[in-house]
Amino acid sequence: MKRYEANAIEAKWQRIWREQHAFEVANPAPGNAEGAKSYVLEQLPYPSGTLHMGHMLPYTIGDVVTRFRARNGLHVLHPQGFDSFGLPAENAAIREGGHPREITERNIAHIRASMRRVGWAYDWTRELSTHEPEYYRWQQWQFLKFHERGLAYRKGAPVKWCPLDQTVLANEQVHDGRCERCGTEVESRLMEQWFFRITDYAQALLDDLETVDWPESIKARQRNWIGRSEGAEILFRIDELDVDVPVFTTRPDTLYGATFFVLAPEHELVARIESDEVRDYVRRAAVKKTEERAAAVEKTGVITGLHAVNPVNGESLPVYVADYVLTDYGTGAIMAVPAHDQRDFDFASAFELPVRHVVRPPDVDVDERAAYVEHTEGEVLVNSAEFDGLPAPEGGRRIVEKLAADGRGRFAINYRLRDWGFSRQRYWGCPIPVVYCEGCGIVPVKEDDLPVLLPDVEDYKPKGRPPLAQAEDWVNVACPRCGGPAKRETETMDTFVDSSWYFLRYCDARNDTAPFDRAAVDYWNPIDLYIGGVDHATMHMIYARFWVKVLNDLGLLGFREPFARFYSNGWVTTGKTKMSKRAGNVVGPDDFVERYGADACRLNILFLGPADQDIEWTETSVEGMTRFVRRMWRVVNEVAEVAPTGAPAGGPLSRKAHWAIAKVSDDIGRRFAFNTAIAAVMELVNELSREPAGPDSLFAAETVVSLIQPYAPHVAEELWEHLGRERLWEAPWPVADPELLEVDTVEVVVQVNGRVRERLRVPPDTPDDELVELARASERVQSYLDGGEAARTIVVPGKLVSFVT
RNA sequence: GCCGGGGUGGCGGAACGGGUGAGACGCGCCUGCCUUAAAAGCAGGUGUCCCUCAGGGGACGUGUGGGUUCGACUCCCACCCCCGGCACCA
Repeated sequence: MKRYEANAIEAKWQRIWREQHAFEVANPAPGNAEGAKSYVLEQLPYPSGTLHMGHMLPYTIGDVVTRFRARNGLHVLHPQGFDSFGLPAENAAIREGGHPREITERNIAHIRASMRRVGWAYDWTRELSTHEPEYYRWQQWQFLKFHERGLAYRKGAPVKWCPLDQTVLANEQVHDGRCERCGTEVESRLMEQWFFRITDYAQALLDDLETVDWPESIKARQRNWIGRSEGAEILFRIDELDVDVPVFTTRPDTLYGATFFVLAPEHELVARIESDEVRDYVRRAAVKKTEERAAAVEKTGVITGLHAVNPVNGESLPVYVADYVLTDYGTGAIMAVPAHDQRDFDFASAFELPVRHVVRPPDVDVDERAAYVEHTEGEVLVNSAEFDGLPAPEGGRRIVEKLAADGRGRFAINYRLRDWGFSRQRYWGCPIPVVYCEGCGIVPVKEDDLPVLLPDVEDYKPKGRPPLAQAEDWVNVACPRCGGPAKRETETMDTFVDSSWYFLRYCDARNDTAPFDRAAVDYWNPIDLYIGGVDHATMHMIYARFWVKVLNDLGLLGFREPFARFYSNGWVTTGKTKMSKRAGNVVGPDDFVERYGADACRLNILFLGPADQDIEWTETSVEGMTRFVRRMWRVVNEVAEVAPTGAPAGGPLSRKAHWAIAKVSDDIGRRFAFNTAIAAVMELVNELSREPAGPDSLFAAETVVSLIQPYAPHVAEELWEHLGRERLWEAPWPVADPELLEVDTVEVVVQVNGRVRERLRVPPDTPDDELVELARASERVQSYLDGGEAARTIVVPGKLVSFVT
């Protein structure tokens, strides 16, 4: 028997697949988009130095599904590429010298080689990297379309600024007041920024979640993130400034309980207030870190001397400036109802402001000195003039209706989602194709002049202005509109823009006249199975959904959602921490593949546990997997030598094989239970090893090899050859024979009063009454029935007979 | 606080619309075979406790406490613990 040599076998088959273009797939000819397709995709990897085990999981899942679906006759698109712009390469260039491009391309070459070594079945002809001008040219083109529509705009806004990375961050990139990337505390700065108008799509992003097949947890995260709340917008008059100030509230029913009014320190009106105390307070609030502002126990604020008029009763409320009111949620101003809002109550306590209860629960005495913030069935309005006695929800509605009649209020919906700030003051990203002209203002670059190539610069270190500002020859251009002197935009795009459409480009990756051909994109999309981690649930996966909706509105493609089904893989952990380069706990596959072979590693990562839960990395388990692969190798080879050929006899081993076919097909095809499918094949191998020379052994061996192929494609291909067959990667997936799935005898359990007292071996189709008779005939059952009769008898055909006395 | 996920052997995990005896499969561990020895491999064992005429038999066991049911890891109620998301969001 030949020795099992993983490395040689794997190199051989990888070479063959490559020569045979085994996993390359063509787009359908125009008008001939027949045949079922499947688009399987894993989230675009960032090309850091090397792959690690955390990458093994999603890619191997994708690969198993790809190979399984291909053998089931589907036309499967499974591409791969690189999210190759971004800060890590730029920071490495600053740290170690060299150009971010060289660093990135070196990393890509390494990772691509690792990926090929693991044997993942990608169509490499469609590979893309987002830093290539062939790619970002079309991103710039799409930006121009967004800009034309007013969906990309520039505005001054307070932004999150990371002082270490010297760049603006998106809200999503700030966690607990710290930069998601480097952990530095984030500052607030007022800056001109580019934004995408994603808030226009807030409702659609929420509604269309109903149409996709994702885990509930991921949908819940997006719903949290979008944060829709229903309420009202109400205008308060401030006579001293001669303005009407809108506030958003979810509690219009408490309007009569408003006893003061608060503006956020950054509110535009605050600058108009002539008061040293106010100016001083605003200055101090501005330097507070986001974190300490949120963590502040004591409410702070300052009185302004202004008064806001409550539109419902004409009361004059004192106006405060306080930093517990956020500038970028709602309108940045609130009506304060201390009786029914804990925060307002805390502020009122600190400033000794009156508390007036206007909602009262039924049959309970409330402490009027405390806040009542709960909701109780049957609560009614009090102290609310003509609305007294109304149930609170109805009272709220009626109050808004009354205000609406006077033009002082309206029903309103507010979202937590903010517009997507996407400009970055860094070098290694996609240039934003606009120029600033002294005469014309912001002027988009002409389509024909794309791409705006990223120029080389001397120094990547940002020094208050973006690195691109150094490239003076590049910066200074003629205005595309008037020809006068103009300067290019020196900021670059957030890399989440790059990953918002890469899956579309794969469908037509070499197109040099458009981002993609609509027919190709419409054929392959939406993605049938998108695989990735939860950490992209709110950023990438919301942005990409937004992007697709816009492209749909622009008529560039024919669908509204990119990811029809999402499989969220767990994290690979060591101890309790997620394996990542940043955590410094990575174990690379290169090493393990070298030592144990790609097949054992692929099997191992999927056998460790359910792939949608976190998986603790252990080194011993991969040894167990090697043992299984060798055992399979030995058993199948033995069968190839000693088993008789010819049709299988339909004995127990055949039945077991058909059971395994059904189990594995269901586990991969429907349940995505990759670990139990492996267990089923192991069971079959165990049974086969007891009977290598039987009449059903050859069939069982073929089944083993065929079923394990999606997981361990190299050794499967080699063993397939030993069994005298060829080209397993394109062989039809086996189908279980329903007749052989039927067992010839089943064990039927007899219970007396819920306890198992006897077991019967009977044919599966034994009629109920016969079962009962057999059961009753048993001596053991008789002894438990104690001669008496059962009061009730329950029969589950093929399963059990239950007597209740 | 709101939302989502989860608690099963020494360990990772099975049991997928309530229907047998929970614990498949693997890791680890134990015993035996092979070997000068080791590794590898092979065969067997392995939830806990108790009884045993040695054939086996019994009780208890899926976070806790109740409930529904002939029957519950699975359904219902209450609670405890762990992980994650959102959060001065009006």
